[in-house]
Amino acid sequence: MKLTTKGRYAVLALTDLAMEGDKGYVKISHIAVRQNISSTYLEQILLKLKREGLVIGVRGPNGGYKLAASPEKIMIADIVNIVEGKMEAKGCVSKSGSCTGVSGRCMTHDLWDELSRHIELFLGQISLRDIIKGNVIGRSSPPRAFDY
Amino acid sequence: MKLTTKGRYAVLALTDLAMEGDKGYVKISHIAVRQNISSTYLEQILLKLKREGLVIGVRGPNGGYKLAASPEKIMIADIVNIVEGKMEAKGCVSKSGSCTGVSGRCMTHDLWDELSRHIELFLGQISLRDIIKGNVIGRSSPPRAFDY
DNA sequence: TTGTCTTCTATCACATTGATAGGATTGATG
DNA sequence: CATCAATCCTATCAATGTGATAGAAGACAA
Repeated sequence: MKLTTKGRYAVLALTDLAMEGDKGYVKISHIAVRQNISSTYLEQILLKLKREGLVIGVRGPNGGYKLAASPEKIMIADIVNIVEGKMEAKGCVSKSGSCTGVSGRCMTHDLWDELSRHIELFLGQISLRDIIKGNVIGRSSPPRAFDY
Repeated sequence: MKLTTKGRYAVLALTDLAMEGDKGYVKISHIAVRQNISSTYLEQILLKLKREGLVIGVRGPNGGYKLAASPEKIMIADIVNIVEGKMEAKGCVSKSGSCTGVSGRCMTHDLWDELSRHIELFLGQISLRDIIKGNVIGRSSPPRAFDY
């Protein structure tokens, strides 16, 4: 699960849209100013999100972007997965599709696999609505204990 | 919490050392061949881990690396934090130390903060011994539910 | 139609990090 | 001491993330 500024900007922008609600279409420039991020970079990001159907964009005067669904239906994992590209969950998978270790799957395969799942479980249960309502603090959780 | 190939290679190499046990010092070249990763790149990584005291390295013939502690005492979070640099947990913190949003802390601050904690709780509870024993599968867990 | 506003699209430039190369240093061995 | 094997260290190249530039194309209004 990759996580760069691109993913963070995407979530930030969509959170901004969610807060604007139904006030019509929101301009890129306004989001960029409010969130203090590069408007040209944000353009590329929103374009990707539009192609995947997460937002709707219209051109011309009074144009801009708005969410394609209600904030509680858009999960953070959806956003991140789109802009960061397909999550190469394993981490140890080469382009051939198999682990790089000589013995087929590398020793840490399961670790990165579980970590990826751990992250996705987290981001997959938090919606844009949760963010604007502040329902996030304290929700992180430890892994299950291994029963020996 | 950043996570790149550097962190994965570090964990992979130390897992390899853990499996070798007390058979003396292990050469970089041997690890590189077994794990199928670049030996020169691995050099830089092990050097960092040595400076932080996680491994011991000796030069010359019969030289190599070995763990500085027993595998159950070395947690994955320790390894990753060292090679990936200090984890800039928030993600929204600029170099000035405050969020980039005009209103002080950006709207998604808590999200990245909790995610960072979620990841660190996971990697902080899994040791090198867990990896070589296979005690990893099924340990990922969802976030706590928010009680409305 | 004309003009302006805004998203769309493609390409280019810069910064950061991943990865490589080659020499310098150390230690064991004959 | 000479030689070799390995880590150590630094400089450089390559890949990718980040952001800028320059327009093209559509939408609305006068």
